[in-house]
Parts: sequence; C-alpha cells; structure tokens
Amino acid sequence: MQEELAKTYDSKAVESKWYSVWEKGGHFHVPDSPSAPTYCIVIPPPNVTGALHMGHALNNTLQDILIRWKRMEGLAALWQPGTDHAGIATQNVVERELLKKEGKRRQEIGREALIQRIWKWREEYGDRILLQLRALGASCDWERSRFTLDEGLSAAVRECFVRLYDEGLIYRGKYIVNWCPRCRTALADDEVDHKDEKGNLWHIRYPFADGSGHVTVATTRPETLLGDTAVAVNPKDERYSHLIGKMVQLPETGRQIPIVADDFVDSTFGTGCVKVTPAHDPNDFQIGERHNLPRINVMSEDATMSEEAGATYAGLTREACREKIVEALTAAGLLDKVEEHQHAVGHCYRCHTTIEPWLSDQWFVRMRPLAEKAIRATEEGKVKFHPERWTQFYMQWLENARDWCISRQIWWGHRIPVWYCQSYVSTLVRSYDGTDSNTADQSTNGPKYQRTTCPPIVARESPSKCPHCGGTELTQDEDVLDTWFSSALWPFSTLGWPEKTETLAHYYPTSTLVTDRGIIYFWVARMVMMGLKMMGKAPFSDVYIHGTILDEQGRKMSKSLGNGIDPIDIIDKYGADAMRFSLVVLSTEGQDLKLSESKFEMGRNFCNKLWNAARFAMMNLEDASLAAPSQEDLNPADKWILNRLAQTTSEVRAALSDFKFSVAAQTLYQFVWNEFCDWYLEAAKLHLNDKQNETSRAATQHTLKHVLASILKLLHPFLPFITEEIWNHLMPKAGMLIASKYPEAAAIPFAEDANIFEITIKEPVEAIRNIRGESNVPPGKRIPNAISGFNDSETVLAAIASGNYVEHLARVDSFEAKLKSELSEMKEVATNVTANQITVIPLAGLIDVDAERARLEKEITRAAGEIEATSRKLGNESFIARAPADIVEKERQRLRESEEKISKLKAALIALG
RNA sequence: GGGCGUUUAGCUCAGCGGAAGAGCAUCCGCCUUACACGCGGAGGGUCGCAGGUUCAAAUCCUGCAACGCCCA
Repeated sequence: MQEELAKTYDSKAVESKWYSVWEKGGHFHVPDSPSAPTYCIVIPPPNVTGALHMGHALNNTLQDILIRWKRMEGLAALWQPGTDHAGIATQNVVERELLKKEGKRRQEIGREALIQRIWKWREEYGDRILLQLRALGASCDWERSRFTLDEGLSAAVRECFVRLYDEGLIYRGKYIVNWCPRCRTALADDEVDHKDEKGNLWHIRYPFADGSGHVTVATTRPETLLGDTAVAVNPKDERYSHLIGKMVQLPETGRQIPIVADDFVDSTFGTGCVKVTPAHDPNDFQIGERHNLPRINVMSEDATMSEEAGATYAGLTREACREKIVEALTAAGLLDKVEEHQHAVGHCYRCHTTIEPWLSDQWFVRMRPLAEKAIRATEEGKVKFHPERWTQFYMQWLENARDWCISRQIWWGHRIPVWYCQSYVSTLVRSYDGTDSNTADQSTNGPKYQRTTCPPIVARESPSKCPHCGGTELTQDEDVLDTWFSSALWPFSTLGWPEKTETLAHYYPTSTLVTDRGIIYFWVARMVMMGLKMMGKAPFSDVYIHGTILDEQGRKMSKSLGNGIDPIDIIDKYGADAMRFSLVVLSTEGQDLKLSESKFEMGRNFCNKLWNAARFAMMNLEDASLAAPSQEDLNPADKWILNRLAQTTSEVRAALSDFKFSVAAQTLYQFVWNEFCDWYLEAAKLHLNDKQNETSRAATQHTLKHVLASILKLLHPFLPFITEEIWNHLMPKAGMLIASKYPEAAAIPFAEDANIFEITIKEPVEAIRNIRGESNVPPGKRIPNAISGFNDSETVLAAIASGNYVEHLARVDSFEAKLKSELSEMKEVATNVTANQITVIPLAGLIDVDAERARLEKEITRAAGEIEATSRKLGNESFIARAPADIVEKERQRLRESEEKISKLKAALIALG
C-alpha cells in the first residue's frame, strides 16, 4: 500500500501478471486424493479446431465463478479441462487445407497420411482455444488436461464399446441413415438441421400392370421413383381399398410392384397414395420392413444415381436425374400435375449440404435400455436442471430417443474396435434351410462341406489372430465412431476410467455441468446414460443451462453472418474482468443475451470504480492500526456499512448457491457503487481527515479496510484479476486472494443503529441535494444553514450527534436538528418532506421563490395522488374485511404519512407567500 | 402440426399476488484533491391484447397476437 496506484485501471498490466502467478503457484491444481471434500466441473470440451467465441466466454466465466467460489470455500475444487477431436469438423479443416495447398483429395494421400497431417495440425493449432481460456482467467487444472483421442480416453472408448457390444447394446445393421454426400458419412438424427424449403409435389400416374387404368401417387422426390418397390395406401381409405394387392407397372423401369396397405399413409396428403422407396426414405424403410419389400439402392455415396437406377440415369446427380425423369414422365403423359409445396429438408449441420436418406451398413447403440436408466435417475432427482424447465425438454428426448447411429465414414476419430477375419475355413455344416448369416455360400441340399466366415472380433486390444480359426489375416472395420461417443464418457474418462484411479474415486460423480441448451441431446443426455451404465452413477448432480449469445438484432452469432464479437478483442479493449462481469450481469436466469460492444462498458466502468475506491482507501490507510476497534468506538457510518456488508454477503451466497449468477453480480455492483462508494467512502472522509479524533479515525480506517477486503473476496470469482491486484496492494502479507476464504455474513449486534444512519444522515442529505438540484444551487456553492425536523427527540439527539456528516455530505455550513413541530413556523425557506423528516433551507438569496413554489406544487400533486389511491383502498369494505391485518395497517400508515406530508407542503407553500 | 420461451421506461433487461426497478440513453447542474470509465439532481411506463379468479393482478388462470428456439 505504499505505492501510488494509477489513476485509471489498466487491465493489461494486471491480467497477464496474475494468471501465471496463480498457475505457477499451483492454485488451479488439486491432489488426486484430497483431504477436503471435493467439487468438480468437467469443461464442455471445445473443438480442437475452435477459436474462443462469446458463447465460450460466457460458458467458461460461469464455470470459473463456481470453481473459484468453491475453492475459496475450502473444497478441493477440480475444473477438468480438455479438448474434443471433433471428427468431421477437424477432418474438414485439414482436407480443405490439403486441397487448397496441394490440390489433393484425401483419397489420393490415403488414410494414414491424412491422420498424420491432422495430428500435426492439432499439435500446431489445437491448443489455441485453451490458451485463449487463460486470457479469460479460467482456473482449470491444466496439468490434467485431456484430449478425446489421447491414449487413456481411447482405452475408455474401447472399453465402453466392448461392454455395450457384449450386452447386445451395440449392433450392426443395414439401415437407412442420414447421409451427407459431401462429407461422405452418416450423421446422427440430431446432426441434421431441418429447414423449410420451397419444393413441388409431383402427381405421377402409375399404370396398372393389367392395363386397366392407373393410380396417381404424389411425391416430393420423383427421382427416387427408380427405387420404388411398392405403392401404399391407407387400409381405411375406401377410395383405394379395392386396389390392394394389385400390381402396377413402375414407369421408366421394367418392374412391376404391388399396392400395399399401411396405416402410416395419410389419406389426406396429396392423393392419399404414396410411392414406397425403402432404400431412400426413412418412413418408406419402415413400410418396407412391415411388408417385406425389397430395398433397391439407386444412389451412390456421392448422391449420384447408381447402376441400379438403370442405364439412362446412372451417373446423373440427383438434381439432374429429377429433371430428366420429370421430362420423361411428361413425355409419356404420366405427369398429372405439379403443385408448389413447402417441406422440411434435412441439411448437414457441418457443411449444410442436403442430406440424402441412404441405405448402408452402420453401427448403432440401442437406446431404450440406456435411456430408461437416465429417465429413472432424473425422476429420482439425481440429475437436476437449472432453470428447471430444461428437465422436461431433456426427458422428452429420452422418452423418444431412437437408436443412435455411431459409425462415421471418415478417418479422424476412434476407429471402431471390430475386426473381421479374412480367412475362410471349410467346415462341415448340417443341411438346413440356410439363413445363417455366417454362411458364405448357400448350397442346395444334403450334408456338405461349406466355407464359412468367422464372427467379427470385438476387442479392447487389437487382436493379432482370429480367436475362432487362428487366422492372422484380420482387417479392422473402416469406420470411426461418432465424436459424441467419446464425449459421452468425458466425465469419467478424463478422471482415469477404465483404470480405477484415485482421482476417479474422489472426483466422480462430478458436481455441476454448465452448458448451452444446444447440446442437451447431443451431449448431456448421453453423458447421463453412459455414466449410469459404465459407472453406476449419474455423472453430475446439477446441470446449469445458460442462455445463448445473440447479436444486437437477436440473431445467433455466426461466422457466415460475420456478426460475431471476438472475446479476445473485447479483452484487449476492456479487460477480461470487465467482459466477465458484463456477461454475467446480462445472463439472467438462462435467458438469451443480446450483445453489442457497448455492453462491455458497464463492466469496465465498474472495474474502474472499484480500482479508484481502492486507490482512495490506500491513500488513507498508511498509518492504519491492526487493532480492531471496540463496538462503542465505531462511527455511525461504520456501523451502517458493516450491517450492509453482512446483508450483502448473505444475499450473494444465497444467489450463488441457487445458480443466480446475475443476481449475485448485481447485488455486489449495487453494494460497491451505490453504498460503499457513494455513501460510505464519502462519509468516511470526515473521519479520515480528522486527525484530532484518533479514535474515530482508527475505527473508520479499520472498517474501511475490512469492508474493502471483504468486497475483494466476494468479487474475486467474478473479477479475479483486478481483485487479486488490489488485494496484494492492500494486504501484502495476507497471501493470495485466490486462496483466501470466501466471506460469511457476520452477525451484527448493532443492526438497529444502521437505521439511524439512513434517517439522520442519508435522508437529510438527499433532501438538501434535491432542493439544490431542483433550484440550481451549484455544487460549489456552500449552503449557510439547513435544519431538519424529526419525529422524536431520540432521533433529534442522534441527528445532532451526526450533524457533521450532513454538513460534509451536503456542503452545508451549519446543520441543525429539531423536532418536526419546531419547524412549522419557518418562513422564507425551501422545504423537503418525507415520512421521517422535514428539511428546510432558508432561501437567503440562494434559492428562487418561484422555482421553490413550482417544486412544492409538484410535490403536492404527487402526494395528492397517493392520498387518493390509498383512501380508495381503505374505503373498500371488503379490503378491510379480507386483506391481512398487517397489509391494512400498512395502508393506514401510508395514508397518515401522505396526509401529513401534504399538509406540511401546503403550509410551506403558504409560508412562501 | 406439437412443445418451450419471450412480450415491462427510447434501448437491454430485473421484478412474478400487496406502494412500477436497474444499466445505458435523455434533460439540468458540476473538473466538489479516489474515479469525467466520474459526481449531484430530474424527467420518462394504462407492465402485448381480450376475458376471468381475488379485497388486491405486471405477477395466477383462459384465450388471442407477434417474435424467437426446439421437435416432427
């Protein structure tokens, strides 16, 4: 505190310094086996390709607040950091670079080479976002940082896969999936964005095979006609029931296909008669299952038409094929009509290409058994969402969760731990109607030698030979797992699972998860399912869902719109603390936040205010004694601020416990600015400048230091840098703020006295300032004399004792306190009346009579309004009869006060002349 | 089509059954030796619309409208 602080807070000088001091001091690190109770948050792992955006800034600020708070509470608070390999996104980035720089596609350099390049890319850029998190102040335990593709987490993925497979919860099947023809991979249902698009509904005639006429089907995708294997109608639809079982001639092919009846068909849509393409539409796939229809895949993996589409169409893109087929149908007179039609079209969430529902071999996780566990755990209160409404959002998804397609046809990721034996073994098999899927060659009849394949090998360790036949020619499944598969294990894989580590034993289950609503399905639900399945316990007890960051116009921030605000720019310009504070204040109850750069001024201004308050304090504390004053020696202002501090402390603690981050931040903002700075510091100047009265000066010095230190502690989770900086100036021997104890509300034996400050000091000062302001008496001009009247003599005595405060704060030369009744005769004064006091200032050439008259008239009008409203209420008999007694009494009190006020004001007006 | 959220001062948002609040912006005074990223004062709202419950509704219920998000 010896050194003078700069006049304006400079965040840059401070922030870079403290972060490394904290980190080097080991303050972010927790032991594997702590003696204290634990608190743990796992970070939502950012993509390695990612750069910090405002969503991250908010998300990680909230986590940091929780972690720093719990750390200060004395818990072993672990914030587990790391990154996610983000399969498709990362591969896309590197592939794009490869194409741009070398003009090569991934197929040209091969799998191994591409993977190597991605690793190299990761080494170079993958930690960028983690470095950016440090600029934000995030106090993660970096020594424990993990990556979803590192060795331990890969072991976790295999362990989980094998366990689920062994239990029959993972299976492989030919299913219709969401296929992205650009990424050339399957996507999970929730990786598909549906957008409404304008399209057409084509009405196409399918002639009966016997030439007796036709049915008309309506379709949005005429090109898939080439893969139709049936026409379907609703069995209850009387228009068509006589046609069920009849065959139709499929146009542009040589095929005849049946008309089937299926409940799925909506008879009110189109013609009520639909074409069925099991290989190219998920609903048709289901219909196909029910009616044993063949599945004809007429497209290749790049969404061009395949050989199966027939020579005329093979090789065309789906769009070109559509045009050509519509032309052909028109020419053949089979196109009845075309209507405009709005419908939802799926797009890849990564590259926005139109999704093709496509039939392929994929791996799936059976969801129902896993989802049921998650539902039960949530119903039992094991997982609680904040705000609470997200519970049902999450539950609805769990209740309807369809099997999860986990295979992806890309190269960057956890390769599926399944191997296929390539050696065929001759085995004697009994003659039976061969449907065994392991039978390679079907033969006609009689006992016979057949060549069979071995079942797939699903293993934790890469096998060197086939356990069935001893063959060594093994090939691993080409696909990798969905990135979310590894993310689902994050809360325990990062802590060491499947090893039984001390860390896992102490920190699992974790405590709180903080995330955005956008990944409740992708991630939160799957973590809960996997945590329950693999660990037997839900991975966290509380999930806090914060709002989404929007731009000024309420749109999501996105790269393509270019409407993002870069947190790093904001940190440069306003400081990390300022950004954190503004974000937290704006983030109310999980509501979305509309951001613009100017919003960060609030945080910056607050930091500057705090800085200057500290600067002032330190100018006045050089000779502060360490001894605490006795209660009798405390000044009225000291008692008042200590009481307010205690109240503020308990409000902040309550808000934090309840995940009300914004309430906590605003409570502190108001306490610091509107009470500590505006009133306490100003009042304290009186004592600090009074070297005559050492006792009261010492009491104020001590109180000032104590309250400021408490403020720093309370604010530290929100504003870690500036508070640590000030703390080290203020309490150079007290150790680091980050490691100090979070304040608890003190019991205040003199809470009643705090009220005296409000009535005998604040109210008269506000009264005088009001007259000053309204009458244009400039602040520089001292007022010679002001008199306040109070209700009882006890208050008058207190006011006399503290009159010097009023003189100081209101710039009055001589302040007097009397009973209200003693003031009634005063002439030529300006008057301010409240329930607790009347204050008068002699006009004395200072104040204009007309202005004062106008002021009083305005006040009278206002008071009259109040009297009217309260009398109306009190005149209502049922109000008196039915409202609680204390409410009625309150209204009566209010009426008395308003009446007194108006009579005093009127008297003052008359006295003015 | 279903679900959820939002609608309060010019703007961004609190308040969620008993006298309409904050920050920014506006207006009037001030460089009052911590702070002009500041100080003091003031103005500004039939709380989306229509019904209902209640002694009392911004707050609870029912419709409706607009906007946004999610799912189909």
